[in-house]
Amino acid sequence: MLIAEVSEKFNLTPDTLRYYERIGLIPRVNRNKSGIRDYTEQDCKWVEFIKCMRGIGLPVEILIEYVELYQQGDSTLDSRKELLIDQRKQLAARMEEMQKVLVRMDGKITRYEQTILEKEKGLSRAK
Amino acid sequence: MLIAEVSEKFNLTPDTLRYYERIGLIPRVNRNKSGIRDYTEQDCKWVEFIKCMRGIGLPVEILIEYVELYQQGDSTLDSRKELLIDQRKQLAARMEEMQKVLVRMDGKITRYEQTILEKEKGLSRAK
DNA sequence: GCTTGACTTGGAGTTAACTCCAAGAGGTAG
DNA sequence: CTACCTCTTGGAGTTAACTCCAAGTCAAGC
Repeated sequence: MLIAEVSEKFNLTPDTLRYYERIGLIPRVNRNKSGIRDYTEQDCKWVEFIKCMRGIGLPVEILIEYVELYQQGDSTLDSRKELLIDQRKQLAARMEEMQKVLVRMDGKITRYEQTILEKEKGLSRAK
Repeated sequence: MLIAEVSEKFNLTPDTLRYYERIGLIPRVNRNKSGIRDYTEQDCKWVEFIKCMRGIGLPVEILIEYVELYQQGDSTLDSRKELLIDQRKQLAARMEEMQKVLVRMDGKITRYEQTILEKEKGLSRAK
């Protein structure tokens, strides 16, 4: 699969795909005889995984670490598991924070609605 | 309240507090006769609100807009409500996305645990 | 009256994560 | 064979959100 297709498929620019590879956010992609990237099924899975994790704000630095561990093989299974557990925990914490803010916003919105209603009432009475 | 105390209270550096004020992320804080910031209770509430909203990643740009609307008075009640509703919606969407990733991570972690267990079994049998 | 320390301002520097660009090469259409 | 298109690389530029800095002011202590 050529870079343009992968770009299309995952809605990431070719520049971003090359950048991800450059910094080790995805393993190196093989080139054909004329030096052009040819993404395997595996490569695409990595791209999808990384896009998904970046999408929720997981930092590039952590993901690079994960890819590095992966490339070192089975000896890093434990570290990779720990890394995931740690990130899962942080994710859950962020979600809790967001949940609180969501509730707070709901309260604020309700209060705005009331204030606006009262304004209108005041106006119609004054008519 | 002096900037140092506000900084302490909300765990934001004085530089960040000044920056927030400069860009209009919080309304202008009054200065005493010698030009030094003196935060009122109201100012502190703004700081807390902004810190909370920034904490979950609400962009500075949007918050500036909110503050601007606020400063224009009651005529912007509707716009402020709409802004909040819009941000609330986006927040909920982000949380859904995160929820999916959380589940995905859990699956990955479980699979790592299984793989590791199997490795161990294999080893002990080989002993 | 001079030093010290916390504050002021405007402006420059930093970091993360892209995003763009210039120079060059390979394959294909005319 | 030449033009054109898409790819390559290394490196420079951009954006958001701070974070740091230099030069100056002012009140308090000695």
